[in-house]
Amino acid sequence: MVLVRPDVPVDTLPAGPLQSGHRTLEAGLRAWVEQQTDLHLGYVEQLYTFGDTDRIDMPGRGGRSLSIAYLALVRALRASARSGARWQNVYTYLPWEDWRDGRPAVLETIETYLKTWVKDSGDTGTLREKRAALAFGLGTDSWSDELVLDRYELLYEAGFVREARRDGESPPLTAMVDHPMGLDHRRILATALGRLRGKIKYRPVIFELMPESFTLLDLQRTVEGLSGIRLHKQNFRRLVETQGLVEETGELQTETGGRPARLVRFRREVLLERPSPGLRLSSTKRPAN
Amino acid sequence: MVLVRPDVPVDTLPAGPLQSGHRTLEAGLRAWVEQQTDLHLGYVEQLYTFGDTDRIDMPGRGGRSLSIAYLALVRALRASARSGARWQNVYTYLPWEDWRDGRPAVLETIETYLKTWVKDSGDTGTLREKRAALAFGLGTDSWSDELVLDRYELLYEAGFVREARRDGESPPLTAMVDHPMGLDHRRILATALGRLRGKIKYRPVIFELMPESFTLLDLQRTVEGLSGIRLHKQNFRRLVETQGLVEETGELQTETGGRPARLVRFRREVLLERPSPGLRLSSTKRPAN
DNA sequence: TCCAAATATACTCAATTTGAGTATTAGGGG
DNA sequence: CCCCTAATACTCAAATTGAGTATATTTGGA
Repeated sequence: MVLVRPDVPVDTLPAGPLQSGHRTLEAGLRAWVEQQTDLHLGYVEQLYTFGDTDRIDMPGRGGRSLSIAYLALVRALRASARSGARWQNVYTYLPWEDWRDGRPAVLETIETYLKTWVKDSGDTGTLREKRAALAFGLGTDSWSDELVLDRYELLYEAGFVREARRDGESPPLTAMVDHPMGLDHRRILATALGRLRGKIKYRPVIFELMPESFTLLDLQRTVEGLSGIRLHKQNFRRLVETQGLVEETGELQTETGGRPARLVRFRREVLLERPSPGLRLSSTKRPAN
Repeated sequence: MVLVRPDVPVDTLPAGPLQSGHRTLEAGLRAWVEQQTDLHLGYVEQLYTFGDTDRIDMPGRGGRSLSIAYLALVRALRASARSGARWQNVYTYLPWEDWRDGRPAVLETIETYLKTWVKDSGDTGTLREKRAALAFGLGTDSWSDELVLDRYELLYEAGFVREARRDGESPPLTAMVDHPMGLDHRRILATALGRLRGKIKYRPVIFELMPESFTLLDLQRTVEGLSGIRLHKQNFRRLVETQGLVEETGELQTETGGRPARLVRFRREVLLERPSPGLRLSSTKRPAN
């Protein structure tokens, strides 16, 4: 889930100008987010700095603005009331990234759209075709969860996403299925999702999103939510155990709908034991269980 | 190799203030580097943005400066004459990172130094000990090539590297073995090296450093130089072949000192074929061949 | 001329890791 | 007590990896 401010006409990420009172960039970030969302941030990671002079939020003015994007992970308790900010499913903005219930329907539209885009380009057609095939796994039955930014950029270039349209251009084919964000925030969101999908494979950041104790299935569902794919349950457990990422609390969770599950917690010591502890996942399209 | 300007009293990386004439950050970077080193940059990648108000290059002044660090890869032809910039071995500044000829000697000094640092800390001793053990592989015989930044930060925290010393503090134990850089440039160098060591494993960036055609051993030596470790020759070749990273030119290189070697070139198509082509290396301490 | 040294390249093989199952266990609700 | 559901335990073949041995081509002397 991503926390957005429902601005007009589209949602935006929390943001604000760096002020002299902020001793570090991170302090500035935390202050703004806290003010705009009533939320205290734990884990925070710098993503990327944008500074083009033609950046879309700088119409006319002579100066230059630098935007430094951050990724933060929080255990979302409840939507933060006062501020008006609210939690939104990330896949609202990037619907083609969620394969948990099979191939997302929007990919039909995208594939059709991209075919036209490939045709429209004469001799660079083969290049476009291959890029699209790689990013979206067309022709093959493979899907790379980490190529989030590549896919977004391809769709931007192809004019599929709405923010890629200039005023006056014909209305996009996709008005009904596409859900943009303000400024370049959807691009930032894509960057963040891609980074995170990569990172959970070698750092235990996933536990920033888990409560103190949880079941292995809870953990698996969270990972699946981030990666946008389904995992093989037995192998996922084997992975978590061999990596030493969790330890038993001794308690059981009985509201499982079946046999009660052991409750476990994150083993923090793992950070001091191995150089890159994480969930080296390997997807499955549709596991039988 | 890293390109430095031999400033007084220590070397610094090429750098310069962003100007209004620079349309993008990258354009500004390229302009400054070109001016300061007579070098045209190809591959460029943003590393990190620093913005603490107490950053060491801002003594006194009220304003804030943001520094955006980049990593660029170039095929170094010759040292760029006019500008005074020159190429330096990266391991001049980070000598503990080079294991190509076995465990670097400086690690003896470091290990001794860290032991004192661990002892000096009372009840947080165990934590320090484990951190040091993990970062430097103490006690085990394993070494993680990617932990470059962790190691630098640990040495900084422990006061081993000279830039960590405040004026007036007792002269460092390490004056004879340590080779600092200006400002926080050694930290940036550590960030870059760590990032690069990680990246060659899943992106074919190594070829930015290779000439048009080269032998497999040339390629292996370059990878070893970056990773700071030796690789098993036969397995390295198998990896390169199975990943489809190169293709034959049909030519032979005869000045090998032995049997002539095939000359190969980078297969650019690989970028359009597989999602993350790279050299998933697995080190060896000291291969028998 | 022929051999030793040096490097390239080909092949082998056991140990591990991975992908994909089947089998069994333990609650909750009729 | 039976059935549904999910948890947990085990199995097994395929693929990957780590570490060799074996063979091929050069060059430079003895």
